[in-house]
Amino acid sequence: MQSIRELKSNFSGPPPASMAAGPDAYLQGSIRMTLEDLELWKTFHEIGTEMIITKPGRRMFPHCKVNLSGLIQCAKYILLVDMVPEDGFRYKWNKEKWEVAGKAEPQPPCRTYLHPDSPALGSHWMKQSISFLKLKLTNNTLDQHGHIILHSMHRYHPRFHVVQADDLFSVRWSVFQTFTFPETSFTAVTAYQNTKITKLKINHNPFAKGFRDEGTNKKRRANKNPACLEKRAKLPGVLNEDSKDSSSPGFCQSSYDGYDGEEGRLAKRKDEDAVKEERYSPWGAERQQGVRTDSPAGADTREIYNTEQLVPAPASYQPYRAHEYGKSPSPSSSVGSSITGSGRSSFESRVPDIATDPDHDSSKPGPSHCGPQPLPGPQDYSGVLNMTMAQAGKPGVIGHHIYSPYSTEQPLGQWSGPGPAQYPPPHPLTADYTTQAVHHGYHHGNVGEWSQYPLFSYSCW
DNA sequence: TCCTCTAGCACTTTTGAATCGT
DNA sequence: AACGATTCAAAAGTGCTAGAGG
Repeated sequence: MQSIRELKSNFSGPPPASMAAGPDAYLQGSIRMTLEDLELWKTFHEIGTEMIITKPGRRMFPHCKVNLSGLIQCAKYILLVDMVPEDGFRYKWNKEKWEVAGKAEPQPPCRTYLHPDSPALGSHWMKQSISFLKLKLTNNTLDQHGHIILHSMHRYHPRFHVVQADDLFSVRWSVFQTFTFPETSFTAVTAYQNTKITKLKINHNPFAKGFRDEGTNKKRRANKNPACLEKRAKLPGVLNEDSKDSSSPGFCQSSYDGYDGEEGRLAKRKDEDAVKEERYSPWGAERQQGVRTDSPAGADTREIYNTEQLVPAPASYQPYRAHEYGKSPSPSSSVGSSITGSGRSSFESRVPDIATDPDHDSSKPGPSHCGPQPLPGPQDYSGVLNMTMAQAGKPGVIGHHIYSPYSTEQPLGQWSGPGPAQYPPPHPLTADYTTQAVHHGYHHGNVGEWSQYPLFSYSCW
């Protein structure tokens, strides 16, 4: 695995200020990524998003859906998503709230989900929403399907990488930009802990319609075993708390009013957010108890995101902060400044695109990609990068492997990374890049943060 | 005993092949 | 023969539940 230090030399040192401001011919406006369904994400985030992980793999809900702008129309890009641990802790659900339950388990093999359209022209990415619907999460460390492997009862958030690269083989030498959205952080679970989350999922996920009260599944609900209900009644935070959901004290004072008419309340809640920012995270209760101060449980989620080092943390996954900020903007205020017309979360990067990389042949994105050249159909590299094993044998799927100088054996299709011990420790370079990222002094709003660094300083390769 | 995880269930949506009509 | 619309079954995606296992 190539160290960050090595990459640094290839990258000619810290990101020069000129990269941001230099009169490069390919200095494009800015890459902007916005999160769709922001309100929905926020609704979940207020309560404390949980994502089910299963052995065969489970989709996320809400699923990640973003919009991109500011790309070079005729240059090719690759979009990637990976999951980053929020901190170095394991959590447990106890009495209506999440509590730290110990140190995190060793990080499972790192995997990155490649958007199946990758690589595609900038125009392709910008003409429509980019959905990561088929991204799946698993807790099976031996997973052969290329799903993203997570630990249950640990917190993560997705990172979106935009890489300007003609193909997957050149990704390695490419510079990419990374975006994160605070609203998308979640706790991986094998079974829902918070009934409010369950209800939200049922209410919003079409596949769960059958569990809605007004749905057709009355028979099933009517047949619930009374004994079972009684048993579950003894458990805190389980189903039968429906009646007290909206009034349960000490639970982040959620604005969740129960799930009747939930959708209709979204707009209303949006306004309320502007006032009650402290309830924005269900981790607030823990903060009050002083359980922990440098985990999300103990710190304002906003702050975490505004100070977080986007370069992967060391094995312990302690948030590595190269830069300390003052109190980050309140969710409400920053929301207002970052929500686009459609109410999306967004973050705008103003770093020049990869074309400004001195080592990058800036002439390449030129005519060779532009002009009458038809937009290539989505090249299904999913068989290579993500759905590897599952699809490798299918017709029409490119079945080659990606070359890896670090492992001639391992099919890089899985983007599997080294064991946790191989994660690089905090490195000056990472700090450099973070500094670079934050030195632009953007108003990050409440949502996105980006960084730009040589690809796969992370563990995937 | 508690907590976490898993398998099977009933339900829904999605997908793709087959059929039909123009 | 080609194309589009419709139908239908299979596949896939949900949360629920009981029970296993550490």
